[in-house]
Amino acid sequence: MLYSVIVAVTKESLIMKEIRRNTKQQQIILEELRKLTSHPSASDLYQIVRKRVSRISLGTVYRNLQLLSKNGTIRKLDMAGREARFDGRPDSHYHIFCSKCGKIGDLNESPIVITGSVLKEADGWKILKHRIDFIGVCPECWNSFDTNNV
Amino acid sequence: MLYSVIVAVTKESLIMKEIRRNTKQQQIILEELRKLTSHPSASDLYQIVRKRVSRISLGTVYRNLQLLSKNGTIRKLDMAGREARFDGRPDSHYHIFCSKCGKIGDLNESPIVITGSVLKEADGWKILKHRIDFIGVCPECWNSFDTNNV
DNA sequence: CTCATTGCAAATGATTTGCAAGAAA
DNA sequence: TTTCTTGCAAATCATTTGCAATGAG
Repeated sequence: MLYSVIVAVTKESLIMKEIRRNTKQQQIILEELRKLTSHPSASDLYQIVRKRVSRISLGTVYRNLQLLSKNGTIRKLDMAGREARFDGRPDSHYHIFCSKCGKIGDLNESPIVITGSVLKEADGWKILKHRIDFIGVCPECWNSFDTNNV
Repeated sequence: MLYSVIVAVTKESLIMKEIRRNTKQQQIILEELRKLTSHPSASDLYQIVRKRVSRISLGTVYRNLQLLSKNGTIRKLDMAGREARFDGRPDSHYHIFCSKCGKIGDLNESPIVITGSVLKEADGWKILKHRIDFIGVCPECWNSFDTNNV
């Protein structure tokens, strides 16, 4: 039997949070993701987790990352380019993408302050939430300009 | 010979804007994209452009969309995992994604006011720009809740 | 026991690429 | 004429899925 808990009821639908079986694979995937601040892709994580669960398959990594991000335990980062990247940090924070090397960083200071009335509606759309990302140059890439370029 | 124009010189690199051959294919792809507010995918656009250039290939559509978005003529909207969508509107504006049907809308009113000092640097990163997207429910989906659901 | 989850491999979907022929400049 | 661009098909890359075997509860 599949147990479920109702987390919230909206006009749109019931949002369920599934309580799943606690597998060694899922536990280790989450554990390894939480050790990293590098926002790894599914296959990065596969390579890492493989060292602890040698027979794990890439499909299992994908399945678990999907489930974990659906229930809000981890975050899937969009706009990461080709492959999705994952963030094990549960707290809300901004991300910055290095336009030179593609690295993704967590921003601890808030570079933008949002004030003013945040509308609930615009052009007929109901606004549920918003997302802010930054694009910039990481410290390493910036330093290499200084030393190697003009 | 490939002509190039230097658009800007940054510490990082020369940013070139290529002046390319003016092909019928590119012209029509851009024309059709600009007729739409639906933010079509490459293959949506391929189906449309096909009606005017019957022998065009999907590869050509991809190649031109890539070139046009690289030089800033159009905008590529990417959400990790899903297929990229394109926006022919050249002016800066926000996008909102319908969490029910996936539709993408342009926001004409600014739902968020950004104030406060916008930092140039955070956690050692140089910030070049930022991006804000909204997630919500489009007018059509919202109306169908009212009439079809409790 | 049950049935969700796994490993494996094959399937899918989106995007890219090699190459010879075609078309701008 | 030169060489960028196209059409076509095959290749690649990320992700998903079917299925029989496995393992958590």
